[in-house]
Amino acid sequence: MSDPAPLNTGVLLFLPYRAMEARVFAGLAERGFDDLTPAQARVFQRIADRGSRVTELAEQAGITKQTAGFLVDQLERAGYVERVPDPDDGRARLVRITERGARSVAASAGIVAEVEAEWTAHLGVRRMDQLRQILADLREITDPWR
Amino acid sequence: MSDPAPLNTGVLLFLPYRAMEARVFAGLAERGFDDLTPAQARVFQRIADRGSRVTELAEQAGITKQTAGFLVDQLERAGYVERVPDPDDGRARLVRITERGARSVAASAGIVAEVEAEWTAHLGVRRMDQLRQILADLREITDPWR
DNA sequence: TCCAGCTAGACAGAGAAGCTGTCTAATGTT
DNA sequence: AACATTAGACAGCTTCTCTGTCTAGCTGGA
Repeated sequence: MSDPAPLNTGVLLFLPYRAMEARVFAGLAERGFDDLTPAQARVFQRIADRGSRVTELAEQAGITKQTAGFLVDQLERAGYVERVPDPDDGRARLVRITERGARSVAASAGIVAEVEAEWTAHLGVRRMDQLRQILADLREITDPWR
Repeated sequence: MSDPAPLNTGVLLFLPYRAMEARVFAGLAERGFDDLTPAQARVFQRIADRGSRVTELAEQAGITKQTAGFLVDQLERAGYVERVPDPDDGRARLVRITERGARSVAASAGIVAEVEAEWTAHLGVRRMDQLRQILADLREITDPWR
């Protein structure tokens, strides 16, 4: 996290990540999803098809239950998710993606595909594949949640 | 930023970045630099040898001048940087790294090297080289500041 | 069966990090 | 000399995150 000349690998990873995130948010805003924040998206992204509990989302996103609850509140107010009682546990409630939420998921998938296509055009198919392969491999020793 | 099964390239980049950052901060804290926050580090990292202006730092870090000034205040209070008048411009002041700041830079460089060595051990020298090469190449279309 | 302990998640309060807007002093440009 | 621009400070606000505390509901052992 220090030297300027040969940029360290951490920074090198961060730059394209940031670029991707910025593109996705700009694209979502254009398509009418202009009320999503990055923090909300990080939680939203992890909601399972059958719905997820706030506690599960917190663990997977690496934040506290309180923070996750706060972000889910906002997502709920904006109409991206809804909370329903968990039939299996009276204490718990399931967070589920709404109609509007599903549309935003589809939109963001499209934007991601678009950016990835640009990267592939710049790098070439072979090197883009290598990149994904190597990153997937690196994940084994850098992803705390599997 | 959406599908769960084949993780998108953005998330794939983020995971090792986050791991690197966490390691550097943990390592710095162990070595007595426990009062640095990620946001401060992001600014600190960009200070040139001869000193930098707050406005320059803000641009390069992608934050506003106000936020940069706020973070430099904190770094100054913690003894990592000092502000001196800019001899070339009476309005400006140069932010420079102090003795303590320089020691933290050296420490973080060591930790980064250590993590990179682990990654190389996992991936192999050839693939680690490929990774850095591809990321450097990708930087051409994803780094807004050059 | 019932109580002890655990879990889900809400509420309160605080701090960090970012923003916009406004202001001043100094510099540059006609 | 007048005007526009720039550096950076101050004020006030929002967002995101934390710790701590609380209640309601679940669960397992005596």
